[in-house]
Amino acid sequence: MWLTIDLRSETAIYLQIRDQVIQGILLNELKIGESLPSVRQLAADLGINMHTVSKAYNLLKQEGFIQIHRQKGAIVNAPNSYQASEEYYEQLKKAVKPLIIESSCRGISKGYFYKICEQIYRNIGLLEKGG
Amino acid sequence: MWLTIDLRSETAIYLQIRDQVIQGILLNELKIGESLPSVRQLAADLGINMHTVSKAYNLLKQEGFIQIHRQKGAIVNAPNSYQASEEYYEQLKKAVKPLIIESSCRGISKGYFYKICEQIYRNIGLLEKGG
Amino acid sequence: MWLTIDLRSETAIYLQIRDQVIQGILLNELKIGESLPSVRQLAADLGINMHTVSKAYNLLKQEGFIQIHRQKGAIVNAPNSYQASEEYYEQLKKAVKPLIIESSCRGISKGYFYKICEQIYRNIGLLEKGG
Amino acid sequence: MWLTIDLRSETAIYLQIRDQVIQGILLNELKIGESLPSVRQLAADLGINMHTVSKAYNLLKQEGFIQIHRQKGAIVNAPNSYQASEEYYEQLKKAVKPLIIESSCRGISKGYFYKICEQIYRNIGLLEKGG
DNA sequence: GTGGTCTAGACCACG
DNA sequence: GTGGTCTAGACCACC
Repeated sequence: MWLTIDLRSETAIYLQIRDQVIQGILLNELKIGESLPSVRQLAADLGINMHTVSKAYNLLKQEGFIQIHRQKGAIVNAPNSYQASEEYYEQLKKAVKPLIIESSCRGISKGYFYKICEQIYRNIGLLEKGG
Repeated sequence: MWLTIDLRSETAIYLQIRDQVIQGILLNELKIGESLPSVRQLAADLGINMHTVSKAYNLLKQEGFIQIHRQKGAIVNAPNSYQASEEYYEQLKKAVKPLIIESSCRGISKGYFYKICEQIYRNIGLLEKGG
Repeated sequence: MWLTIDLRSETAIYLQIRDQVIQGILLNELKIGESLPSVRQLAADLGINMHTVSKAYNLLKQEGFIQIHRQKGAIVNAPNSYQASEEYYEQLKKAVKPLIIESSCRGISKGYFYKICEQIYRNIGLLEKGG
Repeated sequence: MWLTIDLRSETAIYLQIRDQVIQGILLNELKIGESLPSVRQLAADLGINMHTVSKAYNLLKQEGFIQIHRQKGAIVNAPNSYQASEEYYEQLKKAVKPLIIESSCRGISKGYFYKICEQIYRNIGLLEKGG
C-alpha cells in the first residue's frame, strides 16, 4: 500500500490522505480512470475510521480530483477537472506568503529558498521515474 | 496600527498575529529591542480576547522572536535568536512540499511557481522601501 | 438506442431510466401499446445490472406509465393511466418550491426563472418535431 | 424556532436544514451578519445529532450562504457571496427539466405549470410581508 | 462557550 | 459489495 499516515502528525488524518492521493496522481501511481481503494478497505488498511476516509474522498471530489461512483467507488479524474483556477492561484499565494516571510526573517535568502524548492521538485522527478 | 486581523479568515487569530509580528520584524517596522504593544492594549485595539494575544506572544517567545519581560512587556530579539535551524529547515520543507505537489498536479510548472514566489519577494521588497 | 445513461451523474441510474422513458412517452418516441426493451436486453445494451432496469420498470408501472406483462414485457399505457392527480400536484409543488426559493435567494427573478422554463419547453417542442 | 424538520421525509435532514436556512435568508428572517443557532443548540432544539447540523452548515458555507467563525458560529453572508453563477444556472436547468417533462407527460400544460409556480412565488411574497 | 476531528456502530439506497 | 446518512460520545483547538 503506497499510502501511509502519521497519527502523531499535526495535520488531520483526512488531509494527509488527501495530500497523498494528490501526490499519487502527480506521480502517476494513480492513473486517470483508476479506482481508489473503497472507503471501508482503506479505513481497515490504515486502521482508522471509515468516516475519516470518506471525508478525505469527499474533499477530493469537491476539489475535482476524483469522482465518486455509486458502485465503482472513487475514480481518478482527468487533469482538466482540477486545472489551476484564478481562485487556486490566490489560495496558493496566501499559503506561500507566510512561509517566505518567516524564512526570510530567519535569514534564509531567496536563492536558498529556491534551492529547497528545487530539492522538492527533484525529489518528485526521481519518484516519477522510479515509480 | 500596522497590525490587522481578518476574523473571517480560516487562519486562527493568534497565528495571524504571530505572522504579522514576524512580517513587522522582517520589514523593520519592529526594530531590535523595541516593545510590542501590551497584551491588554493589543487585545483592546483588535477587539479580541486577551488570551488570544497572549497565546500569540508566547508562541513568538518560544520561537525566539521576542522576549517577555514582566515589566517592559514583549521585546523584539536580535536575529541570532531566531536564525533558521536544521529543525526549521525540515519544518519549512514539510510545509512547502504539499504546496508544490498540489500545484504541480494542477498543472502549475516549476517556472510559474517561482514566478509566484518572485511576486511575493518583490511585494515584500516594495514594502521594505515604502515602510 | 434513444436511451442513454450517465454513470457519472449524481442521479441514480434507475431514475435516469425512468426519466428517459417518460421523456420518450412525451415525445411520442414510445407510443401507446408499444413495448419497451426487455429487462435483459436493456441491461445488456446499457452495460448495467438487470436489477437496476427492473427497478426502473417497476417504478414506472407503479406510477401508471407502463404495464408489465409476463409474456409481452413492458407496454406503454394510455395517458389516462398517468394523468396528474391531486397527489401528484402536491408532489410537484414540493419539488419545485425549494428550487424557486434557492434561485430567488441567489438573485434570479421570477421573469428569469420563467425564461429558463421557456427554454426547456422550447427544447422539448423542437425535439417533438425532430423526433 | 422558525426551523422545523420532518423526520419521515425522503429528504435528508441536513438538506432540510439547508433548504430552510436558505428560505430564512430569502424571507429576511435571517439578516446579513446575523448568527445562526450554534450547532449544538440547533441539534438539541431539533432533537437530532450535532453532526447532522454541522453537515448542513458546512454545505451552506461551501455554497456561499454563510460563514463559519471560530467562536461566533455561523453568520449569514451578503448576497454577493451566493449570487447565481453560470454553473448554478446549469444545475437549476438540470433540476427543473425532468419536472417539466414529467408534468407535461401527465397532461399539465405550460400555463398550468406557471400557475403552480405563481402560487409558490405569491406564497413567498406573502411570507415576506408577513415576516 | 464555539466548531473541528475522530471513533464506533447502525441502517439504508444503489447496483 | 459500494457510498450516504444518522446517532452517540469523545477529545481538541480556539477564544
